[in-house]
Amino acid sequence: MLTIGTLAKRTGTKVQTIRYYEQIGLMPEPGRTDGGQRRYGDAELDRLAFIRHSRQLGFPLDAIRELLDLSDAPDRPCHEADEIARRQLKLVEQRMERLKALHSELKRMVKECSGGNAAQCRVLEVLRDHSECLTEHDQIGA
Amino acid sequence: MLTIGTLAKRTGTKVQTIRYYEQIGLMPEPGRTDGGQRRYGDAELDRLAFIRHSRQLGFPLDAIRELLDLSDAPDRPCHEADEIARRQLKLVEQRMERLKALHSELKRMVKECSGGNAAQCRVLEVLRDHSECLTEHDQIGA
DNA sequence: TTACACCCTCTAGCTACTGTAGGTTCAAGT
DNA sequence: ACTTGAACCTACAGTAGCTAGAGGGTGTAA
Repeated sequence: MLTIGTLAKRTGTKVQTIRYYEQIGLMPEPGRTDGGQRRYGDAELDRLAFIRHSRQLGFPLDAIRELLDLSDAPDRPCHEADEIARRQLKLVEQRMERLKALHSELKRMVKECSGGNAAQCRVLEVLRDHSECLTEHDQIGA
Repeated sequence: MLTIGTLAKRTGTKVQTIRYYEQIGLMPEPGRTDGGQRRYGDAELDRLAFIRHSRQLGFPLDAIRELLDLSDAPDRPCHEADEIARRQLKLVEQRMERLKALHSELKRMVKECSGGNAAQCRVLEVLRDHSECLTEHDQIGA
């Protein structure tokens, strides 16, 4: 029987986060001691590890919920999981594209800064002047 | 004199977002008509464009605040702006590294899925088995 | 004057947690 | 049996950066 703290340590999760996952129904309500403290078994450890690994790969919690459902129903066809993973892959590729563009613009900004005062600063100038910019009016957050 | 909607259209910002920027002190309180509607001039347009461009480059609002302060004080030395930009560049580079790792793991997952049912699904298996994983216990969010 | 697009404030919601306050329980040592 | 102290509990607020909705007022052109 594992305490929540042990579970946290073993999976690299914060205790609060585990309670949060329980609250939103991603982790099941575990058994409790007479005093009301949570006690977990190995199934919960596995489930949490699955969640954390998925999060590390950038899957949103909703997607993880679907993946867990699939994982709990071994007879269902696999293509749903595949689709979710492909979607995530696409997202990652998009973000990489955006980051590449940002990277070159930032690099240019920094390279051209010669260290005078703000009036001549290339960094500020580039930020001011949108017309030199390669990136589009689209979503932010990289 | 520009309405908030015009400002929004010209900078690719939502009206709500402009009001939000005003609320947190990033945009100044503009003049108002007798009826209480906001009216802007060109200075505000420039300022908002600066903010949006900076956001597109991934700068957090706090950093943008500093950059705006610098931009308003042309005599201050430039290295602060340079430093902020370098910090941002570093962050972008870190994210790119992470994304690259995620990308290869996701690709592997997807490639190996042969389309059976959930019990044999490579995607789920990889998510379950942390030991095959290249990425570390570190921050998420890519 | 009458549409009607646009504007206003205020509040709540989003993701995925994280932190704090104030109190309780468990396990080990004496 | 008792005491200590780490770890646990609930509940609520806060983070970033917006976004959406309700319920109502304003500006302008026909």
